[in-house]
Amino acid sequence: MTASSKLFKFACRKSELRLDITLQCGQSFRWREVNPGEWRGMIGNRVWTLSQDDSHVICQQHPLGQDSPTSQGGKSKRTNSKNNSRSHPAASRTKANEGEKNTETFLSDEKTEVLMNDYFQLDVPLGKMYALWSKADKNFASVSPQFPGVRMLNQDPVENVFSFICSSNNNIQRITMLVDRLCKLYGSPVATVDGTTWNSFPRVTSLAESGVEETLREHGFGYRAKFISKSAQMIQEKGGEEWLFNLRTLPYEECHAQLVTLNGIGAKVSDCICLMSMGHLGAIPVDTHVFQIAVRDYLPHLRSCKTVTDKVYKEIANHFRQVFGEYAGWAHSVLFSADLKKFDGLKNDESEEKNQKRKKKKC
DNA sequence: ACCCGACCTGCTAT
DNA sequence: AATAGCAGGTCGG
Repeated sequence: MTASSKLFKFACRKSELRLDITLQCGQSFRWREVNPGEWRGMIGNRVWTLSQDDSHVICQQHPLGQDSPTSQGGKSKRTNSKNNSRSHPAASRTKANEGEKNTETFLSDEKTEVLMNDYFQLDVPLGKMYALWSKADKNFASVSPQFPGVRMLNQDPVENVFSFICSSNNNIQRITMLVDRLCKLYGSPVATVDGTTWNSFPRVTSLAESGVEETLREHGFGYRAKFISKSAQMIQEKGGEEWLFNLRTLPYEECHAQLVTLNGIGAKVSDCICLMSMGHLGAIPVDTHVFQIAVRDYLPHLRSCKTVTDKVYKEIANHFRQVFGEYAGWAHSVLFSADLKKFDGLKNDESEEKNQKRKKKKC
């Protein structure tokens, strides 16, 4: 019934990529499970529905624009047509999309493959890395079998920066809600799928306009409204999105230092951005979870610390880098995912059996 | 260099 | 039913 869409399928085992964990572990906030095992979101300014079986990932590409030509009559509150003047930053950044024009109805199979390869960083041999990390660390060895295929996504820096400004002192559910709201308010419509319109992530220029802070406060962003508005303006002053993209060329420490100059970006958020969109695979974002993991499983002497000071932060990050090496940020993400309550269901340990026994007793 | 309180909001546990 | 506690923190003092 839906308008035509294009399918592409590539070989990939779940030990190399688990969509459910990778897309919902809090690195990107733009993916939705539209049906069991079916994930919809945007890569390179196009809407995709992804699913997988034991040996393949299936990519359904949705056409740009409306999926039902008759249902045009929306009163779009905002007129952000100027936002369409430029292709998606992630797309413009990657070799995969050089020369791509958004007017093409569908990306070719060849380009799709390169795009997926780039977004999921499939050149990184995750299975082998898990083996190395397991060898290096007993705790990883015991936890990771329940959480295979957790990959870092190669994300768009603009989306990454503003999404993680929203993340401070907040939970994944509400971060997701705020990011969605940001796109509705300041992004522009890209495609409508099953009656739902998907908007691009806002341009920095849109977020730097006057009145943004007030609007965002009205929409529940709280104190993050000022951070978003101010950081967007600061980025504009420094040279706009180009400045942000060029941070990728800097070494880790310099890149981290530049990001921290933005309002609302401290050490932790800066490390998220370094890891997820700047290509620094050893960056370790130390948040409450990672601190607790560190105290529980690695550095018990830090238990007495009330707050994560700069010194403690560095000690934890350095410890993870020492244990896991160059790709420590990736390993950290596996441990982080294993610590999320939302993934408790993936742990098939005794507690599940106990629960079932309890149920039986009740019956 | 370190520590502290304040900060928006909405879900959870008690 | 009301209220403290917490969530992928950051800032200014």
